[in-house]
Amino acid sequence: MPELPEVETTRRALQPMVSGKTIDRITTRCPKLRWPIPAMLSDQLTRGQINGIKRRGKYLLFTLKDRPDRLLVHLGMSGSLRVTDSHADLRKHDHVILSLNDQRDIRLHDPRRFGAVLLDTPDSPHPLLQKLGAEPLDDEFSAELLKSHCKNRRMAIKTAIMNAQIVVGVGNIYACEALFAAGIDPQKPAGKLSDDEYAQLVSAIKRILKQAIEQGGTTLRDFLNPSGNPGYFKQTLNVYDRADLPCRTCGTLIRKRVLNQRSTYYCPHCQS
DNA sequence: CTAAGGACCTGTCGGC
DNA sequence: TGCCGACAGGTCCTTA
Repeated sequence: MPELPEVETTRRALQPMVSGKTIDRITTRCPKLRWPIPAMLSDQLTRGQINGIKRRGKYLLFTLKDRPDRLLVHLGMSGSLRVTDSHADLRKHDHVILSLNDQRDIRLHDPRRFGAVLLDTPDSPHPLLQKLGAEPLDDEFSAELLKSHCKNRRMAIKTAIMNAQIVVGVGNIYACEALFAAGIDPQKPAGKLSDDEYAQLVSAIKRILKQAIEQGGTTLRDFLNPSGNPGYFKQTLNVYDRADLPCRTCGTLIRKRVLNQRSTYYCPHCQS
């Protein structure tokens, strides 16, 4: 479900509701999501006061006051976080519950269980965070950086921008949209873009992610932020999920093809 | 080293 | 109505 804009939307909605609250209890209702949920989790974090929520790529990092331990949450493909009254009925697939001291819960709902709940401590910094590439909205993510990673690579450019070791947070929707905005064929070998194309692509990624965040992310089927509201970026999508519909720029029918087992949408005329 | 494919899961939708 | 296959917003790991 969530790419960077949806994760950031979640973070922004959640943070003011939970900052300063104390975690009374953590209940794990299923033993593993993508990975086993650490047994230490509850012992390590209970009684901790939430300081804030940071984001790195698509990971949410809950930080605590006066403690270095951090709770990592990844929403995978179908995960979402919601704040509810602690007496509210549990839904199917509410897998992890953080009970706060204000009679409210943060509940992780994740039908497909591709998400993750992990611990990051000074003693054992989580390896998944160590290998991540540039934050797309930071200045560090530049045309030069993208070009250097793509040098001599024959993989499709779409695959490159979805590679979290190069740049984090760009998933299938925004990869398609950014390539359309930059006028680049998703299948073009990553190493064969011109300098101008790297620049166009990098600025398109930044622009589109920012715009999507402003609109609360993309609700395709079921994404809701922690307050239960959908995102409005769907109406801004130019190619994603628009197979056989006319390109908004030139009227050519949008095509869909599978690239690396992911549906890829593009305009054969605008992205030559 | 790079690139491609499988794996992990459940839910939903379209076609027959 | 029911069954079956295809597909879904992610990404690590194995294999070639």
